[in-house]
Amino acid sequence: MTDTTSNTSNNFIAKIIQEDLDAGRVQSVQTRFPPEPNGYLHVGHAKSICLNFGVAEQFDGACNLRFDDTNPEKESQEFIDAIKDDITWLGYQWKGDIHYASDYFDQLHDWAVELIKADKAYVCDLNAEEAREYRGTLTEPGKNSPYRERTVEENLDLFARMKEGEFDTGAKVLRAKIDMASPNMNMRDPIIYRIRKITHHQTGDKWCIYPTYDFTHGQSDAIEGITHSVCTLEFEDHRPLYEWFIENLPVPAQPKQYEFGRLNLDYTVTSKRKLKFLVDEGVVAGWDDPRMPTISGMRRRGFTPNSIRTFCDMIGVTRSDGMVDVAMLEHALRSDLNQNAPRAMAVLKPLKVVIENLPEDHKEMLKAPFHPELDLGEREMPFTREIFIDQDDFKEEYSKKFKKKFCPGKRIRLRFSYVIEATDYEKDADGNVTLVKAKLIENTLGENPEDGVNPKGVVHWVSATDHKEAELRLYERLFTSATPDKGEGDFMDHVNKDSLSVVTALIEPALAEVDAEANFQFEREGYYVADRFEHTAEKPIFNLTIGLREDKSLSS
RNA sequence: UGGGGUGUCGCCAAGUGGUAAGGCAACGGGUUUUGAUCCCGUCAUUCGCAGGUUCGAGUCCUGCCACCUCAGCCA
Repeated sequence: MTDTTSNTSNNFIAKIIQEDLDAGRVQSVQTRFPPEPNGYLHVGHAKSICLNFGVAEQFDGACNLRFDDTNPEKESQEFIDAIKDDITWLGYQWKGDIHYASDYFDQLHDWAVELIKADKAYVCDLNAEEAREYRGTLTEPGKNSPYRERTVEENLDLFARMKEGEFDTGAKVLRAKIDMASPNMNMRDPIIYRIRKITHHQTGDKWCIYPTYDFTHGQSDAIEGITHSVCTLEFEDHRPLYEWFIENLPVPAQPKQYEFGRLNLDYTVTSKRKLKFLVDEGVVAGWDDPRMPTISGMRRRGFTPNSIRTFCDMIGVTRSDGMVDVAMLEHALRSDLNQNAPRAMAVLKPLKVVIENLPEDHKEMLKAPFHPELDLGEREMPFTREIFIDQDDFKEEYSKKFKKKFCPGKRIRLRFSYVIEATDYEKDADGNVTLVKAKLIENTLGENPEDGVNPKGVVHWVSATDHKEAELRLYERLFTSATPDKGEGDFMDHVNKDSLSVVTALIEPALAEVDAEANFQFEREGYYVADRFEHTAEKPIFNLTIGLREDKSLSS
């Protein structure tokens, strides 16, 4: 959570940039991250952010944040604010002010008029269905629109009237005049302006015609002096069109588009539509639910910016589309948390232990460091006659698999405390152990027993009379299938019904005082984070970020 | 029967004619007051397949196969 990644990636984009710099094709690097504000950013966007901002940093260039807001129907300010937060949290800073494609609507409109004047664009009256028929199919060429040969004057007049709001939504569109027989569907006279009588979150009611993505993106890149316009593979077919506009319009620069393979993570869906569905259906509590693969969800789950950036470094950037194992994300997370998160103790399934050779009112403050290697200071923990350990750490029967071996007559080390020996225990009617009686072995604070009978294990504990309670929200993966959106059936069929469980845990007093979003490792339990929004000292709430890696050769 | 892409270990990924990096996972072993961490070791005679060029090919050529992607007035 401290140091940022090295940022010396050598992926193919970085190589292209290096070559362009060496050959003098560009003087400095300018990239951009262009989200549409119609949803929250997810882990796939994180890959793009790390690439675009990372490569700019690497070559001493800059990266712009530009909202691709050409479709007011689905966009909103809420998403704009959330996206800004996410990028900042990840540790990146865009150059100067935020840009909006809508900043360029005037220029875009003028360029559309230029195109009409050059007889390279025309107003078409075909409705959506007719347009589809005229477009042809993947294997058959399209047919020219009957409106394709309108005169420049007529087109100019019609387009002006579209702009004035004279026609209904969908009644007319402006199309580029390219080639209805092109094997590339995007070149079959693509629509560049459509009528949408909707208030825009940035431009209000100034416009009732809006440019399409294709007519907006490349020109916006040119206006901003973007040198390397990096997008995902599905836009590859759009590159000829991107270039067509750059070549046929008097744009101020010649940006180039490059595509990389988007991130696919197993056990995860990364599609705004599906994520929105999970939110709308109430499967999760919101876009920032800790189970969501959104940046804000991951943040609330306890991911650190560094862990996400490290993950992006690990997976690389290529043009091949693959499925990344979530274990890689989990590794990056654990690795960062292991190095930086303070440790503390919490007992989830309490089992009382009475240390009978200690006086009733025994209370001793024991010091324990917050981290095994880092100097994060230390805290004091009250050690008393009655304590709680976890139910799983005591067994009636001695066995080879049970490595702790805290059983009747056996000893155990209480972490940062003394060694105790079980002398007796009690059970309830169902046969569950309800109490363990023990004796403390003298002089074992920081020392092994003088009689040479060393404990076989170490367990975490908390005072039975001096502790705090905390709500723990335990999360599991949201989907039971590695590929929830593949194969037959709906992705909703693979939702894990038990992805959230809430338990009350007993925590050491010092833990109640921590700030929201503080990451901790609860020793031998896992990594937890104080909930960003609901954690308070009065009612501590921690989210399970991820469990500790487990030795799978032992069962328990 | 169209166009555009991609195919190197279970997963990600280096490699750009000179004899297969690294990470994740997995599996052994060691250390340990967290069954964590850490450490050490094992893990592709082979690069989608088949031919060809070459002293030599994952890298060049030819053919084939598989998978992804494109027919929104979404981005």
